[in-house]
Amino acid sequence: MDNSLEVCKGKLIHKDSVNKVINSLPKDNFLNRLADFFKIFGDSTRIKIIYSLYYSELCVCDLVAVIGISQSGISHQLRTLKQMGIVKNRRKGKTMYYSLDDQHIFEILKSGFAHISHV
Amino acid sequence: MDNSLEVCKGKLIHKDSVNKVINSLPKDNFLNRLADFFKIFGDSTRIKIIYSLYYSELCVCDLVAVIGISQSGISHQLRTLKQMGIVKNRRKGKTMYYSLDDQHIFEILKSGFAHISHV
DNA sequence: TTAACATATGAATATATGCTCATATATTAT
DNA sequence: ATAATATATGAGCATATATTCATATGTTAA
Repeated sequence: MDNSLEVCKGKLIHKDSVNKVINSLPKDNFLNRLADFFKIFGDSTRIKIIYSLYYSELCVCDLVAVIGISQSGISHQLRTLKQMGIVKNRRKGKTMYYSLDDQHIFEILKSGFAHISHV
Repeated sequence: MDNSLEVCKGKLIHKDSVNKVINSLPKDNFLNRLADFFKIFGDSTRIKIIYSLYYSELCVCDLVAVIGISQSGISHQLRTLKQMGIVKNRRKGKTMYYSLDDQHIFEILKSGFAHISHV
């Protein structure tokens, strides 16, 4: 019986390193949440929304004007952003105002910002 | 002639805020690159690769063992990571070793890490 | 040179995602 | 109550993405 890791035919895997890494990797559940978190920033429309709300609280209609996709499209994105805890909203009459629920989010955006800028 | 922003029917948009935001938004080209940058972290396989390589240089075969998708799948992801400047590689005989080309990348991962952890 | 192995790549596929259209809901004004 | 406005939501569509399969390329050993 051969219990070595049979990934590649030669089995000349770097077993120690591999096992160490396997043991240090966070659980899949966590990594999936991490991926989902970063997916938020992986779309320019959402980046624009976050960017905009960083400057001021805005209503849906404002965001439509700023970003230039349909009201429905904005609404859909705002819903996902709200579900992810990125934005919050308050209603005033017919108008729904959105703002950042977590200012720290913007720091993460900026770190990517910085990375893109000087590379 | 009416040159107000006709997004919503009532035109009762917050024109000042909207214009200010429009003027401060970075160019689309830049925001798209920013989105593409964050897309890297928006997939758990790529996160696993980055995470693994943070601990040690590994060959493709090792990563297959760690992550558990096909060799081809790993290779494809490594190619995109290389194109994005995240990893570099060196060949030793038949084996191709990959490592992080930019350690700072891991800091960004960790910031997301932290955000997920205490929210 | 031939065989074996490690990795890379093109094609195909299944799923995810972002957007729009049509329509529903919520709120206010008449 | 009815109309008008602002936003939300479900369905559908087109595109993007992650993965696998089959195969090509590069390298070493026999």
